[in-house]
Amino acid sequence: MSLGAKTAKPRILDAAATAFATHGVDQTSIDDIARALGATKGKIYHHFGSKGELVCAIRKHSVQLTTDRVRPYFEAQNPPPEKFHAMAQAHVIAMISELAYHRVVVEEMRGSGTGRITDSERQLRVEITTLQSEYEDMFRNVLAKGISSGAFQDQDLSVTVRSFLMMLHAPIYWYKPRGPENCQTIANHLANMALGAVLVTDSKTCTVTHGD
Amino acid sequence: MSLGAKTAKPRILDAAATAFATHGVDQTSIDDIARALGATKGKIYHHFGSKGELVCAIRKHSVQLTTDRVRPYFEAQNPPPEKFHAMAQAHVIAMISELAYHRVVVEEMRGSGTGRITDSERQLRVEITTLQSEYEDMFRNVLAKGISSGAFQDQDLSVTVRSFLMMLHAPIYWYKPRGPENCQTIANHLANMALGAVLVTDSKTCTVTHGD
DNA sequence: TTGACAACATACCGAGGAGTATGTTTCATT
DNA sequence: AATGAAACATACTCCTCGGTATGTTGTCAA
Repeated sequence: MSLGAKTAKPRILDAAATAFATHGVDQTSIDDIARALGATKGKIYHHFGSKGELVCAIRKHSVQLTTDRVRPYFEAQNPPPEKFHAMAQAHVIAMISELAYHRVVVEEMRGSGTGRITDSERQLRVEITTLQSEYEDMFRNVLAKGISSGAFQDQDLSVTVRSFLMMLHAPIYWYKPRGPENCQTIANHLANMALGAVLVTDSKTCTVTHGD
Repeated sequence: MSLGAKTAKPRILDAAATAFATHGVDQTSIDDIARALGATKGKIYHHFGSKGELVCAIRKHSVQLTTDRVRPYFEAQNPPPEKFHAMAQAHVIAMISELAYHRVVVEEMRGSGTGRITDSERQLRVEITTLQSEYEDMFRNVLAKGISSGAFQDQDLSVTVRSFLMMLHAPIYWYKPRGPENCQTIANHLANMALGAVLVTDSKTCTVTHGD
């Protein structure tokens, strides 16, 4: 496969991701995607078994893209705060850079998609779950190190990871490209917030409101 | 309208919110909701003009519920950090307490729902947007005060608000009721993270990665 | 008692869309 | 040239689901 000239499959993925991200998965028909490609359903169903498989392929690609951008900073030898900040920043840049793909993932975060799923789709779902776990483990690892060193707050890891990752996903909903330096600014802004969210603070303002 | 005994309309809203939150809006048919109510479509379409109106009613109710829980802490006379923490905590408790309603809102955050929308739905959409803006303005206000007093970081307000609100929405995706004290713990955890995200930090670790 | 209207249930329509079956073209292989 | 398979296009099928039109029951006022 030569670089530069995309083959049919990635082109389909791009068109599907864009359409899904714009109008939502359920509101986008296979014919819509085909039309965007200047083709027909036949092309899509020749490369993908079902609509669900198409969505899964997009999700998998999203996770891989994000992992590729973040892992280098995870493997670098830095103290937890610096490492965490760099990873968070890379995550945001990933979100912004391939917005369509990641938007589909977030939309599908609630769980089940279509009712009936094929076998190969089931297979893909497992792979995706594994990849996502491995990705989150990188952040879990950094946080654990930071807690041990006393730099980070000692609170439930699962809750912490899922929470600030959610915050780093935020640009998906409102980002509009306005120049390259804007991207860096936002990424740094969010990375700072994420770091502040996990760092230990001197002011212990832990007031508790009444229950429900 | 007597308290305690719910009339038909709120009961429909509850059933719809639960179904929408569980299987997604598009994957839930009106017949599904009617079945959950032990009734038929006729009942639902007698009280709501369309599926879109039903979704809008849920969204509006969600915003109102959240506002009702947060506003008291906004109107209290406290310094920005304490006030912010209390508001954030109330927000999380709201998310957890009426999970189904808020989950629907987050799912619809991408924008347009069904293609065709009625007039009364258009009306509802405007009201919802207004209510949401007013809600966000409370946080915007506290943040502005905190920035002036030097307690909070001076960064883009819109980005900041949307980002930590996103983080406070996180429980929607993974919260499973395990007791009342658990709810308080999570709310306090997230409120602490949100506060840390906006407070000024002594360590200025603003490393910048390479662009794209 | 009788209208009249609210509050539903029942039966039906029509559009849209996922998936399929089959035809057609291109291209490498022998 | 003949063959076969990959890579599509075309033309269907079938079913779900939103919406509607109409029938039925209870209730309340005059």
